[in-house]
Amino acid sequence: MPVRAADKTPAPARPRFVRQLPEQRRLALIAATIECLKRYGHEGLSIRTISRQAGVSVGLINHHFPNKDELIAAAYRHFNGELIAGFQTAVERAPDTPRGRLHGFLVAMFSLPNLDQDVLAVWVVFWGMYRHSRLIQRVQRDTYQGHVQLIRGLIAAVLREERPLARVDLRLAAIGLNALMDGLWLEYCLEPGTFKPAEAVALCEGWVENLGRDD
Amino acid sequence: MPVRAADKTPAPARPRFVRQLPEQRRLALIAATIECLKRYGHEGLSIRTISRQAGVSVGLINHHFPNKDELIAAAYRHFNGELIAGFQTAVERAPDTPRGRLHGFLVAMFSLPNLDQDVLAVWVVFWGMYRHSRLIQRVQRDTYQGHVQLIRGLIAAVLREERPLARVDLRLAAIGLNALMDGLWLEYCLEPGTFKPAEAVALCEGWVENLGRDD
DNA sequence: AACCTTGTTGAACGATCGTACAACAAGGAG
DNA sequence: CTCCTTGTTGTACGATCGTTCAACAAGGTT
Repeated sequence: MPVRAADKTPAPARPRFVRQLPEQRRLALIAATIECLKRYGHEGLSIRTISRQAGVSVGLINHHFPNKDELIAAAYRHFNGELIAGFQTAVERAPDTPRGRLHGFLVAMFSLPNLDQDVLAVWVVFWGMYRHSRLIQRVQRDTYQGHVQLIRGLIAAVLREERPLARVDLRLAAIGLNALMDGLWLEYCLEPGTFKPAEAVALCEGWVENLGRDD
Repeated sequence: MPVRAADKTPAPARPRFVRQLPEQRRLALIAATIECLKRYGHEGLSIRTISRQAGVSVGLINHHFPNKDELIAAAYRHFNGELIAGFQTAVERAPDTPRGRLHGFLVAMFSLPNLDQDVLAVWVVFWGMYRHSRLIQRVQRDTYQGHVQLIRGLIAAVLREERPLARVDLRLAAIGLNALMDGLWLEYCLEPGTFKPAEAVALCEGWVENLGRDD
């Protein structure tokens, strides 16, 4: 607009930064941390890389988090929360039968956004910290039970309805299914060419299928 | 000995270092690298930490390896080789039946020295490098096939002998057993309290047991 | 319009990183 | 014993790391 262009008043020099509520900024920093982990793995975990990703100065991180480890732990907690929430909505949207819910869960497990090399990169970094970081251990302990209970519930529902006669060690069944899923997921992320996601779902369902059989 | 103590000749001043053949020194540096990975994880992967572990100066590493990445890749190759060799001797020492060999393999998988948090720490670091390091990718490609073929051979022998009638997708069976093993191994290393190694072996054998059944 | 709170910036610090390189010395050859 | 090869040392360098902190300024309050 010519009028604006001819205006003598200097451009309002839009603010060099925008203040945000601490909660919003914390979330943005957490999101930037996870994004850096996905892109660069362990090497992306530097204050400077994260702050650049968030479009923010280096000093701001230590204003919202006491130190780097606390930021990472917060990112881990957020990451776990999003994951479990995604699985739960997948289960809720599935057909309301035991098999339907299990199938919905497995499909969510073996499709985007979960079945992704980027997601593996994030997990790998957190696994590497597990032994030496008390913060990470704490988050793991807070989160892991929910995951196991979800799987155990799905299996229990299938067994209760379809194989009331067979004696099944529910604990071992859940451990086994969990391991089979994690192993397939890990192998696919490391080498996506060896099998298809649908085959992974079928393998897991076959496992549950064979649970009640006598050996 | 007083004679020695009274001797006027200065102590022979034992050598400040001992020269070694390049091959020996390379092996020692590789061993030190793996030891550092086991103890300190990703943070142990510094030239100074490794050289201290090997009882050697910082400069020596770059005399035997062009750079740090090549040392790590060499360590990865060595680590993989030792692992597969251990499994193979376990299989050879087992009773000479298909089931016996599979059992021997599984027991080796779920016992020391393989079933160890330290070993997981090593794997985690290598997995984290897989995406961004061509050297690691190359070692992985060179090594992985041998592992898969070993497992496939064990399953095929069991099936050939005991279930010649059933139609089994050998490829999917090997993928599934591999995933189940890796998942159980991973879970045990992360949280050793949830089940016993013998239960893991039993779960894997149960998987093979159910392979030939009609669904 | 002046003021105040506080989210935000960016330079600075000491530590540690991987690598390079000149000097050293162990140990066999002559 | 002297010489020579080369495995070995340790300092030095530039880069990057996490953290600190004084100064700045955005944006609501008075």
